[in-house]
Amino acid sequence: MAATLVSIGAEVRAPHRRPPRERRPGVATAPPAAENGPVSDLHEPILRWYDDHARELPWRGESASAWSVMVSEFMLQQTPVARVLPVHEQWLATWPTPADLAAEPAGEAVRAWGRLGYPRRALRLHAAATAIVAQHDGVVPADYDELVALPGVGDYTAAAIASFAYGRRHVVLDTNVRRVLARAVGGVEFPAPAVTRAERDVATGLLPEEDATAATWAVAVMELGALVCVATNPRCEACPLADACAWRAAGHPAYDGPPRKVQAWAGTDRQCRGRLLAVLRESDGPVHRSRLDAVWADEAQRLRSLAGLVTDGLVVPGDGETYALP
DNA sequence: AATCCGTGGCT
DNA sequence: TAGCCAAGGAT
Repeated sequence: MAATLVSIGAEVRAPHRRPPRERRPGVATAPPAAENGPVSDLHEPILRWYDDHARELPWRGESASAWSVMVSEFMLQQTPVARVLPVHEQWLATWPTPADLAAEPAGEAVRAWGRLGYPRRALRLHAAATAIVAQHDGVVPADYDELVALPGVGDYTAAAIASFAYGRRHVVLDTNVRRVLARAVGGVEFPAPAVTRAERDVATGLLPEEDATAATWAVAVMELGALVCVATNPRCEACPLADACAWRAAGHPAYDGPPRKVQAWAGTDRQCRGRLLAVLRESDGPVHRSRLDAVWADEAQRLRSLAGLVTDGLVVPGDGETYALP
């Protein structure tokens, strides 16, 4: 992947993204709180823990480009790290820059997406790459407002790219961070179904003042949520916040909020769409509709799902008898 | 604000 | 086993 760096020379490296092996003695990433933002019982333990336990992920390395970070953020939307790793590696090898991807038909992005799920993320990533070429000289923007204007980039992803790729100071509020703060600060097992004002205020209040420290704080809290303060069976015995956690102090009270929705799967349009798209993904060119008929028996649902895929731009109808990726 | 959108591993 | 869950976004 080193060869991919040539084209991203203009991008700024985030100072916190250094190899863990270069760890210095002490807590290099935790400056004195009094000089660097909010004083809390959480900062030093989390920053120290991250310094010792952060995973070495491809999009975190010193040599990772902002594009690599951006691709990872798209792929990680609702998809576990373990399944993203191989696809991300292949993706960056094939399309080292936004311009490389933008030069391809969108269907190639959908094909390369494979079985990561939610294939419209691939479509949006392709559209975002196209916009970056057209509007930002092919360079992933560092500015939140420019990022959030890109297809498929919402509040979380914009903040994550600005923070992780460029070391900027942003509240990065994902499901992991929300869970950590709900427990450590709020004293409850799970956050509300949607982000609340109070929740964002807490996260804002905890954000270190200095850019680089804020960026490290953001990724560190997220990592803690991903590895220790997990949704089920949290590893409290290994948590650096054990002594400061409000939820633990309260005796781990059970969740008593509104029921958390679980998506149905078997027999849904989403399953049908997945079957249909898999046929197209695994075929080189257009496929006859009989090939699609074969993978879903319920005709009404099959036609409805296919029409939805066409509406979404994931499938392009041919002469009336065939369908293909865009 | 509630719903829709894929997939697969884990308990 | 059948939920439960995973670095959300768009409408």
